[in-house]
Amino acid sequence: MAKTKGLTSQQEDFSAWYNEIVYKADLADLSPVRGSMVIKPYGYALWEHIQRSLDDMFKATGHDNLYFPMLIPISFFEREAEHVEGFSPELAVVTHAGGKELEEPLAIRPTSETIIGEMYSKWVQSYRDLPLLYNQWCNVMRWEMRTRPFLRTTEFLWQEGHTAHATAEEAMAETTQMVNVYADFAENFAAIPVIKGEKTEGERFAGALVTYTIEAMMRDSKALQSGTSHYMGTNFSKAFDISFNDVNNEQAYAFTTSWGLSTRMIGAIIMAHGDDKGLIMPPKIAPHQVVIVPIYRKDDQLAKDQVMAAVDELAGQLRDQAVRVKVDSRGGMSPGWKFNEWEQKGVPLRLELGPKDLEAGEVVIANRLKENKETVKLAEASSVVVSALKQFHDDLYERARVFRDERSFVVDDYESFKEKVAQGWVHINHCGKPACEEAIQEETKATPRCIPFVGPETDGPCVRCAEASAYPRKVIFAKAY
RNA sequence: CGGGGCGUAGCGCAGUCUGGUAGCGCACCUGCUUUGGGAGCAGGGGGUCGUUGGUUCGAAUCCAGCCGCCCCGACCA
Repeated sequence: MAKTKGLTSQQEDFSAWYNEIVYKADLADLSPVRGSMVIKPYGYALWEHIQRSLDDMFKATGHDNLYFPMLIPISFFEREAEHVEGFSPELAVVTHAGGKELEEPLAIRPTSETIIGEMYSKWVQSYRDLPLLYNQWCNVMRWEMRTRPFLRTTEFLWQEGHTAHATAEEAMAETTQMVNVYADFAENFAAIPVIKGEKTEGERFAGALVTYTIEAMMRDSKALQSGTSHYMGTNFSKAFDISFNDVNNEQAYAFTTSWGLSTRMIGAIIMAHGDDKGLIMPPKIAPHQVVIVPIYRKDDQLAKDQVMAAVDELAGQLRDQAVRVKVDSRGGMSPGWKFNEWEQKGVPLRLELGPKDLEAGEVVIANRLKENKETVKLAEASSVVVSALKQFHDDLYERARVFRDERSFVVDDYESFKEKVAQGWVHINHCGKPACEEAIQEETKATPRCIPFVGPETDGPCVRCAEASAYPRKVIFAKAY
């Protein structure tokens, strides 16, 4: 019995814990095709809340949504040298359709820079056509060697923003703005503290001049890149001829950006917040912020009616306060069973309401994070819940921040680095040379996560090879997903 | 692509070494009793044992091939 209902503890085997909770919390199920998964209603509801929150932020920063097709002529990938090198190995390609072999094979998009570049070249003639500030929500496919639910699936959902600008300054400002939007979302909606920074040359997006990232720490102290924003310079506009006449009637190439955040964010939420009991959902994007479990005896119809009436009344009050409430009125399972199930699914607050409470005019509030129960007057319940949800977000964020900061280190010598990088994130002076990064990875499994926008300043030569440091700030190294 | 593991009921597994009526737990269905932290009893339904071929009177079990999936690495959001 314990075997089938129990969850492997994080300490015992974090990876097994992760795999189990994905299925047990009913977020996703394996599909018949290797590396792809079905996102089930509970997981998809979380994604919908992520989408809604982010989409509002995109609109607020002047972007419009549109949609490009999934199939891209394979030759498009050969137009940008780094891009083809970066993506060719993982392309899935359609060679037959309509019962015939196609003249030119069609790639299933791994990302849409190429087809968007092709179309933007038609849409941009004058500096007056700029900027183009567009985003699309779509699926993409990358045939990765090894897959993991939400973290790396062959097909995944994301949004990709693609903008074109008349000047480099404007495009860089866009790139910075969007990494800030991602950090804002991660911290203020997903309750995940992130480090904003720039990727080193070796970790950059294929075809980008600058890649900004948000990095989050998971509860096994590994890092997860959770959103990226790229400045392409004129790499893609030259490859796809996105050119225009500027104010002086001179021919110029547009400066482009792209930025994306994917269903991997769900993996981040699972691993940044979850514990041995299961998920802990950040309230602002939780599918259910509150679950109400009515308690009654089946043979006592009067009590049941009274309890259900009170539950419906309370649920109505909460909905009036824009709280997302689930009333679990399923029959045939004990309250204890429901308590455990909703804890595993990470619902922030659970309200228990039975005859005893009703008699006292009270309701029990159980907090998934504090793991305590308190009793409040029914009349005050909805206002208590509203403020408890706010507090829950702050507590969840703070818990993750403390966890990360306790596992972040600044060191000056390579021996200390090797010791500390096994425990978390380490800031070091770094030369930025790809060969040195590779050597560090070989010796420690750690990779450069980013050069943080804010962080300890460089104060000496590279910790590993003693060559001159390449960046003004120390580079964060960590084991990563 | 390297290493490891596994394919038997919806899920998790035993049975395979040593060939001989297809098993267990959970889930599911029915009934009764239960219901404030994963309920109990009784009855019941569900299987071409991944696949192809071979050995044998007889194969989940032995032999050969094939396929698939999972996990750990290298690669990546």
